[in-house]
Amino acid sequence: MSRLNLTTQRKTILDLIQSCEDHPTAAEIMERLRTNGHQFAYGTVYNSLRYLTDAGLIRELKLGETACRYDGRTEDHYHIVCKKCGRVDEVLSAPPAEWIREVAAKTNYDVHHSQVVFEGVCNSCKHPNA
Amino acid sequence: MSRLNLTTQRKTILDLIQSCEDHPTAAEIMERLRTNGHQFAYGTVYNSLRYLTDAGLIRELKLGETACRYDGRTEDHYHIVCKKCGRVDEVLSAPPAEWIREVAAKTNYDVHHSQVVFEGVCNSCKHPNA
DNA sequence: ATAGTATTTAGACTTAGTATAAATTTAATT
DNA sequence: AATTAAATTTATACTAAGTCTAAATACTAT
Repeated sequence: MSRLNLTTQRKTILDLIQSCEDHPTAAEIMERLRTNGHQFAYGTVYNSLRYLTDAGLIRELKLGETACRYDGRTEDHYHIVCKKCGRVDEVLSAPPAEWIREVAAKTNYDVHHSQVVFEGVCNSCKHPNA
Repeated sequence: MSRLNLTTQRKTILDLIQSCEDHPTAAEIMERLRTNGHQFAYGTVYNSLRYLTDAGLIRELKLGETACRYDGRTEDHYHIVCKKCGRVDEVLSAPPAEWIREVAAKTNYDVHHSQVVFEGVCNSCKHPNA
């Protein structure tokens, strides 16, 4: 991974993801590209998503669904998924460092990173009548 | 999900998973069944895994790999994956309740559950020469 | 014994993603 | 500006993991 090589396709895909309010899957990204008048090969989209992820320009989210989702926010954060409607929101509070230290001590691992996915019911689904 | 219906196949699969020290995938479970002289249909294994998971007798782990893994430990716990060798260990410390409360407050969700997967380097991989 | 429900089986199918080889684009060198 | 080399895109075949379906089998309750 030397210097950045943003081809037209990669740039277009990066722009699209950065402009998203949500966290689209690869399939959704392809659909939106088509809507915007772009038609890239299947493999190019996957290739670009990998490239952009490796370059640290986007994040790949594994939320326990069958497909990965992509996120234009690159700062460290987590996610919460609504069981009812499937909506995904950002969680900006990090797990307490004290807890991470405890886990490292107990498991004898060097802990580099943690993926956290909360599950629950979102505000709209809590008040379905409103 | 009324009362428990443990067929021969389901019981065999449950026993196998409970006897595992590790966290096998569906494919690994099929392989081990075959080794033990059982030959169940492909779909039966998946069906049973779902049934046992829904019944709360085993846990389905989504560790960010392409395949789910299964765990005979049903008490609440988390996992840590070694980046180098892929080994998966149990993490028995729960995330601090205070943090969960904070997340619920900030996101406006009712938080029911959290999946946490730590990534790091295990003890053996830290000392490769030993 | 018989009808009705649930489960297993075998195999087709789906989804998400990877691999490959040819064509194209880009960059570097002369 | 022409030529070579490297990287990328394209089209398409393929793989992995799991779901779906219809027929066969097993279990349950009269």
